[in-house]
Amino acid sequence: MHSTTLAEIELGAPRAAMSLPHRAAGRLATQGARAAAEAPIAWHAQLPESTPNAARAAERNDCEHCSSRKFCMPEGFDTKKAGAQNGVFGNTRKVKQGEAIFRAGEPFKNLYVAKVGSCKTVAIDNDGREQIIGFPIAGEFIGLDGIGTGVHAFDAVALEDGVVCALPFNALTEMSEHDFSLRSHLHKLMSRELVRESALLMLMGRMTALERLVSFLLNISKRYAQRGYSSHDFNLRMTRDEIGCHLGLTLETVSRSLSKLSSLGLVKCAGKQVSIIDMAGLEEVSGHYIPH
Amino acid sequence: MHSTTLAEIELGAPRAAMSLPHRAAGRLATQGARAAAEAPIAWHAQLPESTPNAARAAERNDCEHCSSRKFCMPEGFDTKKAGAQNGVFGNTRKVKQGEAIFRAGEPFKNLYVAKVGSCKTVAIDNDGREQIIGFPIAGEFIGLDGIGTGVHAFDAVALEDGVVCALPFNALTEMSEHDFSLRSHLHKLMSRELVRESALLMLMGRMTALERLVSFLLNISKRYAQRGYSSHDFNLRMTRDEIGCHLGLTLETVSRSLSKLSSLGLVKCAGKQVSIIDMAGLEEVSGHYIPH
DNA sequence: CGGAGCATTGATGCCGATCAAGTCTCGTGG
DNA sequence: CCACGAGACTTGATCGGCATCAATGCTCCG
Repeated sequence: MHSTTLAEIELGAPRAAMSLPHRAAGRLATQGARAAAEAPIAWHAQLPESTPNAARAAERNDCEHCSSRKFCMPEGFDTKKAGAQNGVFGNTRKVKQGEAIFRAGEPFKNLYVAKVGSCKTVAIDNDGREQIIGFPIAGEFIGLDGIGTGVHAFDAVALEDGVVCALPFNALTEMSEHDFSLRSHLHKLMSRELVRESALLMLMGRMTALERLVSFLLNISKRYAQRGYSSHDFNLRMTRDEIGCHLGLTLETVSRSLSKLSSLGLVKCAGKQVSIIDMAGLEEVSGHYIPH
Repeated sequence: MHSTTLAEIELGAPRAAMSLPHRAAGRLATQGARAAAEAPIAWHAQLPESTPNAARAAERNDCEHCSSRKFCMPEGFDTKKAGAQNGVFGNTRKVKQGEAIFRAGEPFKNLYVAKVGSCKTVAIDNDGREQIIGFPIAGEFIGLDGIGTGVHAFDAVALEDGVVCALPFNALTEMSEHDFSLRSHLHKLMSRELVRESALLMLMGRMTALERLVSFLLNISKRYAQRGYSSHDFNLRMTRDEIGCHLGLTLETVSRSLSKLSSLGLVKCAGKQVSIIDMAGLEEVSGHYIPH
């Protein structure tokens, strides 16, 4: 038995016992994976193919009112016109907390853009060790890892109930043939992701635990600000364990570092709720995690 | 007697020692940067636009005989025809050891493909800390980091005298308009680079010093093998310091780890010359650094 | 109200950084 | 050709930051 994923939905049917490579996780992900495995909803009911037109229309979201619009496609891009005939745009899907959008090893079909909510992308090595590559939030792309090989290299798992928008990649490439801005947009997306990861490499290779955590918080803060949310008060959607798994630390160290930042008067922090008290002070601590 | 290097193989014969700019590398970072900062050559002076035709012809290399050909462009791509009018292909440039191909902050114009030799790509944070992102060798792309912002995010510095091929990116994008395979090729390149970096993240976040070094060696070995060189005997072109800077370790730890691998009988190692004795044994040690 | 997952905090130990000394290599100039 | 010196490398000794082990508290939800 395995969890239903969006990719399967996309394909129309869950493959029979797709040989799940051993995922003898360390501490982390087994939990999340399990939760997802037990996600109750039969997604197939919502497949475009199997959904009555009315319902489909309801699902299909109008790009013009999408809060991710300005992050998703190039400025001035007319999704209505461009996607009119082939239905490239507006294919939204709900995801529940813990559910996979796709899993490593699955064939790559779509890019996804987070519309509502957030998720984590997770690389898993042969020994079952996990590394969280990123925590995409609204407007950010998910699934670029699959383009190179045609198979996803990461898992993408929702951190909370949310909505993603599926963009069939082939259609997108095709569409980009006559649209310079779209071609360029795709290149830029990927390149920026490359630079983001390199900043993470810097963080992992050369920073202390405290610096890493501060960089992480500043990065979140900045991305929230870009989306019109408070840059000072926010809610971490991920656990300490997941933060650690992202930053190359243990959950205990993450917790201790947060406590330390509190005691330094730089942040206030109650569970997942974080308030930045002294932004400048934080920036002083960190070597700067160059963000999106 | 030393082992044949990639550069020599490519050129058919060891060149007479060209005056080597000294590459002072103390604790790597600033030193290397400074040395290179004073590198005399202005690369942009050698762009096709500003180069006399005769010199250009001499510089221009025939793609058909380029050993990087199969890595560089999609299979079956006709560079002669495609690039005939606009001179996109064959713009080779020599680089000396320690010289920068480009530097962070410079405007992004070209992608580069290493033809002969190898280099390092280096990210530098606000505090001057360095992180080596990769060691591209023949056939690998350099400069993808600049696409997103139009400005290079990394330094790229030659590890040895060599040759790179400059591909004007705008021309490439333009050319990709009517060439699906080229468009797809570019996407795949970047995506694969993304996955490569994520494997590095895994390495940095979750592996011990020994595992990191083994992963590194296996990665090199594999890439050499892909190029038809020995996967068992090779010459590291970078210093221990640079290896450490890539793997998030100190040079001492790199040295000790190498010694340990020697004493375990897995490799033999004299200075930069490395021989893998027990490939399977190495693979057992590592959590696998998923490579190119 | 109970339980499961999440978080905090403390005690201890180890890996790798840091400091230090000495060797080797190789390019340069006497 | 040899001597010199700077950079590269190795190896040892010590230290410290973070992982690990462990116990307890908190929070949310059924």
